[in-house]
Amino acid sequence: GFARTPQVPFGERATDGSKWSFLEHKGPVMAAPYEPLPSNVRFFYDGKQMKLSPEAEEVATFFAKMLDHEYTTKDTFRKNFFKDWRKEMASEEKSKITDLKKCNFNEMGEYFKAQSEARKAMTKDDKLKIKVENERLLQEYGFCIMDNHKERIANFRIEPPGLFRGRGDHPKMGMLKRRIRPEDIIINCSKGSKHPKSPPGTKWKEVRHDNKVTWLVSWTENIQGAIKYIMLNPSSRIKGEKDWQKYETARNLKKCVERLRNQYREDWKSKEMRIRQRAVALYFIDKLALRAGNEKEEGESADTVGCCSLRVEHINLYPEKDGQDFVVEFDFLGKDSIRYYNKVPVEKRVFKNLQLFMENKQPEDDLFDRLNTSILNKHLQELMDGLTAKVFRTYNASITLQQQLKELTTDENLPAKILSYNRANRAVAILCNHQRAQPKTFEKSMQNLQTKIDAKKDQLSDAKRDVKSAKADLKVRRDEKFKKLEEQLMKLEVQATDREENKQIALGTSKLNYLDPRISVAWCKKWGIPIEKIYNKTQREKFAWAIDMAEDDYEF
DNA sequence: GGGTACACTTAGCAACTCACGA
DNA sequence: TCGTGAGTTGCTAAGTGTACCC
Repeated sequence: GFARTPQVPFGERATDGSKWSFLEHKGPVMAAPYEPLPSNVRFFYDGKQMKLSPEAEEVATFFAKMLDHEYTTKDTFRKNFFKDWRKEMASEEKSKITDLKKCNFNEMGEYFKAQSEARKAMTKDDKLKIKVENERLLQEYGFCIMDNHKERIANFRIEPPGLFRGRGDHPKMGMLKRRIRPEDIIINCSKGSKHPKSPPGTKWKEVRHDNKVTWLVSWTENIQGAIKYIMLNPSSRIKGEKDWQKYETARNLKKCVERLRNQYREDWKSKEMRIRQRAVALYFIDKLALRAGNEKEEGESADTVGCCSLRVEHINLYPEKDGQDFVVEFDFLGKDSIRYYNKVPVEKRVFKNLQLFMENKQPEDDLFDRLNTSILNKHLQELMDGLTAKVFRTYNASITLQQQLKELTTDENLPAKILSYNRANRAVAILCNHQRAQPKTFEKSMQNLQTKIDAKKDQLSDAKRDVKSAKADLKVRRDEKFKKLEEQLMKLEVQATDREENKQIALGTSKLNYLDPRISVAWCKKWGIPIEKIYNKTQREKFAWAIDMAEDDYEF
């Protein structure tokens, strides 16, 4: 169930900015120490065997484990890896090993492959032992006490060392992600609690008692210098309440969105360039659910953009295209280097403004040179309390789900209703550009499904023949069988449609982060659909508050 | 305003699990 | 009983947005 404190009801937290008054936990699980390779697993440099120091060997194994990944062929990856690897080498190693091309990691690679094969081939009993040990670790480290409630921790393990794999064309790919020691770790818990012990012979970097934040453990990673946190599971009170708040803010936007839209339409005509830019950007964020687009430091990460950071090269303008007027073509890499490609007809004023913004600019110049997310968000804050650019994504996602469900749900059988739900969900995922790589097994799995469908069709036509020839007293039973087969066939066909429509769309992200769960809960109640058909166990835990709260007439 | 530190949400993919059919 | 693959979970990168400093 969902944890609530009796003293402070749901949604009414302390006003002094404190997030909890009591917090006790066991600290993180450190990464397993490095186990040196057995001596029969060799490394060769320039054809000659070479025994590596443990430090250099460990980093070499990181590379060896990735050998059949495309990464290891990329120039940037290899260059970064080699540079960082050399830092870990002893001085003789460093002077000998000067060319990555001459390094032969094959025996190491084979060794790890064999190991993973062996793991797969373990006896049931050995697998069970591992499972039991994992469960023990979860029970010991996976929970904390926050304000009288035992809460599940999300990521209680410290990230193990390895080679950094960024997304897209990341300039730092291949760099060594170093091992985190207790001396790097800050523990956060309440003063009166039992502090987690650091491993024998070590010390935490710091133990602090900051109840203005929600994290239990933090450390700074060495690739970007970013802080990493251990926090609570989405099922926790603290996350659930924040989630609920997020949707309430989005519902507030619903109340005033028409006013805001009128406002930015007016602003398209402003005498001031900065206001016109702000208004056009906001139009994109609203209409297309684009992300805000903070500035990024060049060379620190992949070159991706959002709305405010769009460059001239990311759009093309067509006064007329495919029979439509004033078409804007977007083509850019967004978060996680996922491509956003869209052709949208826009209002004439928007189009004229865009032409103006692009005048006398180079392709690599900012489209909105008088705008950034900070300016935009300050403006939004003035229009509505708590309003920021990302609220539009939440609002448009949730309102789209609600509308689509209304439009698509028909009084049919259960599988058809589920298909309608998935289609509504899909409309949102498309809006938010939540893509995925087509599963490698897609074609095969579609074929398998088609085989099943064909077999079912055969069964059905056999049954039909039987019905014709059956004697009257058998007819009733035959009819039942016939009905059952038809149902099974329909189910398979719906499944095939759903899968085909979904091959390059990821539904999970919108379901988990953008869709007010109360819409789905209400829909299930209204149509008598078990919630399990829509949310799996984890999702039901995360959305327990909504499952408790929403009635069948809930309106986002 | 601009830079930076920090906290927190959002994201896709890989690994794992478990139910199902051969 | 085993192998398969769809669904689930874990992992951790990559965003957003605020606070605070100058």
